[in-house]
Amino acid sequence: MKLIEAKQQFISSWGAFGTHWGINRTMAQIHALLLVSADPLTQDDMMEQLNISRGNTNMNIRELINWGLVERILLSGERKEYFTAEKDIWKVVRQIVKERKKRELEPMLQLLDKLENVEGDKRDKHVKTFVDTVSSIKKLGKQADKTLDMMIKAEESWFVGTMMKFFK
Amino acid sequence: MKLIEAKQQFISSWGAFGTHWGINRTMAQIHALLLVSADPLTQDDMMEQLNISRGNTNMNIRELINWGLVERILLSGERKEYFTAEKDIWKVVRQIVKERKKRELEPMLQLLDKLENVEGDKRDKHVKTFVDTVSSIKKLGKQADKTLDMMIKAEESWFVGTMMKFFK
DNA sequence: CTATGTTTTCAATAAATTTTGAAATTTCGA
DNA sequence: TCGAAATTTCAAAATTTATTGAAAACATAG
Repeated sequence: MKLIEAKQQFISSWGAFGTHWGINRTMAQIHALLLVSADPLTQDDMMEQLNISRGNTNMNIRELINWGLVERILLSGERKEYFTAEKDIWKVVRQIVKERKKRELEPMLQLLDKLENVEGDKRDKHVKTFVDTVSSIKKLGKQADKTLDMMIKAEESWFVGTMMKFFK
Repeated sequence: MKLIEAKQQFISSWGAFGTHWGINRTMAQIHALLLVSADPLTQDDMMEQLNISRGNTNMNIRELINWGLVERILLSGERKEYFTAEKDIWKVVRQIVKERKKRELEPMLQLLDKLENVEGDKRDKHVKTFVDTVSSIKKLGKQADKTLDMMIKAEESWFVGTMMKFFK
C-alpha cells in the first residue's frame, strides 16, 4: 500500500472510531491528519486534504486545542498559523483521560453522592434497590477515579512495564 | 429528595452521560430505569415512565439485550414479557468493555497491523512519521487489549483490592 | 494608517440520527 | 384453529448535530 492511501485509510478509520466515542468525525480526522504529518500544517492544508470548509476546520482545530491535543505554532517570517499534534501517544491518551474524567466522571460522582441520600425507609425494596444501585456505581466510579489519577501521573514505561508483569 | 425525583434525575443523567459515549439517550435511559427498578418491567411500563413510543422502546430493549445488559423474563401465568437489567455493576462494566473491545479495539488493531507495512523508504521523514505513529498506537492498543482481557476475567473483589494496594 | 491576507463567527443549510405510530407479524389461551 | 393481545418492523417525521460560506474582525507589512 502506498503512503498516501495508507494515510487516507488511517484518517478515515480514526474518524469513524471517534464517532463511537462522542467525538465528531471532522475533529477526529483533523487529529489523525496531524498525527501522521511530518510537518506542521495550516488551515488551508487541512481544508484541502480533508475536503472540508474553512469554518469547520477552524472550529475543530480550536476544539482540539481546548482538549490539549493540538498546538498552534508560529513560524518566523510566515504570516499564517501552523498546527501540530502531540505525537507521543501515551501523552495523548493521558490528556484525553484527564479531560473526560474532569468533564464526565467527576460530575457524575457528585450527582451520585447526592442521590444516595434519597429520603425513605431502606426496608422498602424500591428505596433499597435505588440506593444499592447508586452506591455500587459510586463505589466503582471512585475506584476508577483513583486508578485513572494514577495513570495520568504515570510514565508510560513504568505503566506498561508494571502492567506487563502484573498481568503476565 | 423523594425517591421518584431521585430516580428521574438518575435516569436523565445516565441518558446524558450515554450520549457522550456513543450510546443513544433512550437506550441509556431504559438501562437506567431498569437498574433502579426493584421488579421487572414490561414495555408498557417503560413507555409510560419514560414517555417514549412503543417502537422506540422495543428497538432499544433489543439493543440492550444484544449488549448482554438486559434479560427477558417470562413470568408464568403472564402473557406479557418482562425485562430486568443485570444489577451487579462490575458485571455490567465487564460486559460493556468486552463488547466494545470486540467491536472497536480489535478491528482497529487489525487495521494498524496492515498500515504499518506501508511501502516506502523509512528514511523519508513522511514515511517515518506515519509508521512511527501507527506503530506506537498499535503498541499501546495491544497493551490495552491485554489489560482489558485480564479485567474481563477478574473478579471485582480481586480487581479492586489489588488495584487499591497497587495504587495506594 | 491603509491595504491585504488571515482568522473567527454564526445564521442558514445539510446531513445524520432518533423517534414515532400504524401496519404486519407473532404468540398463545380458549 | 381462531382471535385478541403482544411484539416487531420500518417508512416517514422530528430532532439533533455537523457543516458551510460569506461577512466581520483581526493582524501585519509596507
